[in-house]
Amino acid sequence: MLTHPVPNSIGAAHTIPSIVSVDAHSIKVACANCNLRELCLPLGLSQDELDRIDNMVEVRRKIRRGANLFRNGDRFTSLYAIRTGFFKTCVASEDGRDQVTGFQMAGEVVGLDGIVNERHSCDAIALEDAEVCVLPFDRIEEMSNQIHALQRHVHRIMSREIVREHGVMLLLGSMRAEERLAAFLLNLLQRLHVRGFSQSELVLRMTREEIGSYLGLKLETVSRTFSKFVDEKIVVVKQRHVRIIDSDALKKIVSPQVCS
Amino acid sequence: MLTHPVPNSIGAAHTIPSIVSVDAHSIKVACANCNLRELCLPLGLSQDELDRIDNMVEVRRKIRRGANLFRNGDRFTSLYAIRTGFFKTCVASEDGRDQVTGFQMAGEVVGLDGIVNERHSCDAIALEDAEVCVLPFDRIEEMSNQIHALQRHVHRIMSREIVREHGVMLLLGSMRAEERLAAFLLNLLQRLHVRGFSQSELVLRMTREEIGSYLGLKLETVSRTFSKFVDEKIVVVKQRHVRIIDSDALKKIVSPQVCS
DNA sequence: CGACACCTTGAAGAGGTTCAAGAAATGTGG
DNA sequence: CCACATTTCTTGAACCTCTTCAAGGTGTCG
Repeated sequence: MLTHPVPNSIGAAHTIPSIVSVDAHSIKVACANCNLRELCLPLGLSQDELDRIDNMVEVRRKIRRGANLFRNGDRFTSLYAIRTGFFKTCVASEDGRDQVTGFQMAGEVVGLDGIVNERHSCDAIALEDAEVCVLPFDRIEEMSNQIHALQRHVHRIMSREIVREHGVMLLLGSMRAEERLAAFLLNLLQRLHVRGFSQSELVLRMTREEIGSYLGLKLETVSRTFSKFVDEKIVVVKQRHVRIIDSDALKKIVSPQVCS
Repeated sequence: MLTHPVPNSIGAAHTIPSIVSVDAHSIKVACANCNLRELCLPLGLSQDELDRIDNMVEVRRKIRRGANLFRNGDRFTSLYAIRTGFFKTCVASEDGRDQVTGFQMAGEVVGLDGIVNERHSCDAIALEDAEVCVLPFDRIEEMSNQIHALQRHVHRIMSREIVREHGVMLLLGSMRAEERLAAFLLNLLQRLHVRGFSQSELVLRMTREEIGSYLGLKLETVSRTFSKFVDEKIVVVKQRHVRIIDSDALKKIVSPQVCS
């Protein structure tokens, strides 16, 4: 949704959208200045609309690695736009098994699960020290009545999440281990690339067990599949550091050519 | 969202919410009269609001068994509230495998996947002759600016879909075949029960293969698992007719007691 | 440096898939 | 209304992928 400037990062001054480094403390806390704005907010907002949207952010909140942003059962009040850091969300079955339902990074929104029953139905846990913008949902609803682009934006974010989950269902319902892991890596790479990171290298923020939970596999299977990719010279893995050697091979694993 | 009265069904006259049988042709086509209103619309709307919401329905549309309500790639314009009939939605991977992402029945809404990219990203196919109310999405957005309860309602519907999909991910990611099928049956029963059907008997509208796709299993496994439940005297199955004998056993399969 | 969490690898085993055949239901056309 | 084709469902047997159990290695943090 929206966020605030990151210290020591590239921000744009108010009405001058040039790329200028500025000291953190000199920046007005405002979405208009946030370097994640393109991810959080719709394009083409007027200055007036931007100013009003700043009021949507109640506070920023820091979450330490391992801590919960919210828990299953917590009263729902707000959505959270991730400013920095990395989260996982997970649901638990009654008998204690749990399932990672997603990994979220800067510029993404968590908390949509809470709207329907006014209570969260999953846990959101920081996988590294993180900071989020707290967006009270009733303010979002209020503002989106005034700013049509924002209303549309909120709807698109929710729809995007639904479509993402369709993709996960396809993965869990019909792919084999190698395909799942390849799809997972490509998805992470693509999202990191949008954020300016390398297309061929990444650092996993989660354990093998968390990857396994997300992909419907056991941690041993994840580990073995990584090893298999290494044997096949598709990637180089050193703990959580992954370097992609043959990105086409990964793509081919996910969707085998029709002509093959 | 909203629907129109079903011929030969129980409807309520305009401002008199008593239960009265009326001829289909004599009923004003209006959400206020629809017997699915409690499923489609928020509670506590004023008469004025109800009248305005009627304008949200563009037309009704009939879909024959086996036909598509929409297809992957179709331009998105509207959401669809199911009046009668039964649908499946499915996504396809690039190499042709496809995955059923859900089964939808009267009072439920399909089409949410299309909002994000203005194109549908899945197929919606009628599993029996069906009728839907067509709800142009820009009208929904417009109306929800005027009627707060409607805005909230739309948000809740989208959030509910996200939470439902979390449940499916848990099922696909961590349950065994018996657990999946038991959870599936209980879910269908519960939804049918809300609609006034029996809690102990149902007619499956989909094939074993479609159930399998939804549950991440092959059709043979679905069939075998049904047979297993029959052997264990949990259900009686005769083709698509299923009668539940021991509902507690099903519940126990889904979430084994902690104290066992 | 030692404790702890995380990762890798091997071997055995289970659950689900694949392949195949036949039975039951459904639909079609004469 | 019946015969035939088609689709759907069931069941068996062999196979395969992933899991489970176990042990040891690697990295990290107080």
